Amino acid sequence: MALNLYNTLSGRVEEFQPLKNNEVRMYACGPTVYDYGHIGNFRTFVAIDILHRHLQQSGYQVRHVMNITDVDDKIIRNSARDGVSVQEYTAKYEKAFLEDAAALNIERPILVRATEHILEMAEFVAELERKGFAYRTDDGSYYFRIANFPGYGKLSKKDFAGMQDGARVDVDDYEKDSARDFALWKAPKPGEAFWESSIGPGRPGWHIECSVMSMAELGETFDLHAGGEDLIFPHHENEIAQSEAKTGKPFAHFWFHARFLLVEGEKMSKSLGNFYTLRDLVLMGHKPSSIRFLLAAAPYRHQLNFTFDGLQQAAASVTRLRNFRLRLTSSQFAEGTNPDVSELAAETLKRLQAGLDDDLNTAQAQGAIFDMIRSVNALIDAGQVLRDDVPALLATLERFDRIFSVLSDDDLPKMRSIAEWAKAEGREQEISEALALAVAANQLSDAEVENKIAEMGAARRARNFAASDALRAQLATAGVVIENTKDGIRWRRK
RNA sequence: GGCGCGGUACCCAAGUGGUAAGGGAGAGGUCUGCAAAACCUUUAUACGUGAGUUCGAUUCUCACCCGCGCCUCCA
Repeated sequence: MALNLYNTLSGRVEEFQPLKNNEVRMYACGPTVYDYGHIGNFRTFVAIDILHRHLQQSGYQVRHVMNITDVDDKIIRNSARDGVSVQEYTAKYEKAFLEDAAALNIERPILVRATEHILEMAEFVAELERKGFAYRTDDGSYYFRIANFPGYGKLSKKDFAGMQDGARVDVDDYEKDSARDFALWKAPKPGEAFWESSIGPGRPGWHIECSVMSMAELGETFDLHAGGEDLIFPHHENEIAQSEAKTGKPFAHFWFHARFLLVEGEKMSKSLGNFYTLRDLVLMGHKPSSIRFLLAAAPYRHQLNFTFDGLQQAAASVTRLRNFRLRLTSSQFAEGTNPDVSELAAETLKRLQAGLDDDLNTAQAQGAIFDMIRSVNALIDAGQVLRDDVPALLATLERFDRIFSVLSDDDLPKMRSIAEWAKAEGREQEISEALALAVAANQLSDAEVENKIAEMGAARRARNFAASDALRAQLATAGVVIENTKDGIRWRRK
């Protein structure tokens, strides 16, 4: 069964078919690196990551390109304010973004940077001018003439045909012929950073970078273009206009847009005080895996309401998944196989795939795996899961995790490195008690934990429960949870 | 105003023209030295409101109410 995916361009769910047999070429609009990434940004990037992973798991060769916007008005303004170069300014936030993305287990796409393609952008603009889609204004800026591109509005479903421009509107302090015309190239104002190019000094408009870099990496027509829903208009609409005006060919076939998230029921904004970067959340003591699960488990077209209660629930769900795997890998099973179990695993796999194929319905996929977990737990209790059944169950769990990526317990090193970053930035006072505790927990090595557990086992055999409980309490403060099972003592980090 | 999305239990969240997945939380129980984990039972006369189509609607249609997004550089 093939992937059915909502296409913003057609406004419908369509069967996804790559242009070139087994190869998927996709382009995602990445971050503008002028500040730390917030939880809303990462909702989008996690959604794109899930799309990427699902395509890979479905057998496609995925070429996934993402841009880093390292030049724009805000960057130029902020770097001037801080008295550093554009490069120096953006390098810091690009690094932070990549670290954050890695903390959320977002698979690294091929990265392209706007500043590395400036001359090609100028060439692109020149070509548009030759073809009559662009014009130069007196100050040396270039604009795209929307009136000459009949398809304008097809992505955002806006009808510009009947729209009359009123008086000339001068939004950007640049002159243009129509209020709707958008900047392709901006001439520098005094004191601003600029690049020399074949069309004169200046810097690229926002939209042009994506047209140039996507075509450079993926060709004039490619499969899929992704981003946050706010990019539908004007950004993606303008990309289509530029690109198709230049090539005369369709640009991207599928347009994928992730819905914005709400925070505590309201749009996230600094003024509402509900604005959180990923780092803010980790400083509060939340695990990257909880955050990823919360962001991943709600389907991408659903307006996810991000709450701290929800984050706690997500953490509990992840714990349940991890506990289940721990149970499979640490319990003793009798010899043999139970055909019912392999059938259950196969059925679950099918449901997983079907859910994801249905426009990336991650909630369905989640339901499938938890159904399996509950059934298998009951079967284990009844002694009906046998040794040779375990691999198929683990494989199913792994298959789920190749999309969700929350099973590996690698939260602590990530949290520790964010704690260290906070110290280096002089933000030590923002490290919550929860984070401090979690980071401290990592200070006991596995071997040390094992030693204490051995001591505990001895105490228990001697029925010295006071000593045993004391050890358990000691381990608990170090973030280690002890579970006594029929098959011996099992432990995990909290 | 234009375009679009959504309103499902305490919270999060699937889903179907024939009477509601899953997770969390709560309650009771089993197991355990005690815990933890796990399991079992339990928690929506009903899916925003009203009307229509239908043998039958939460699922289709219409209206209304509410929430949200985009409408020039915010993912």
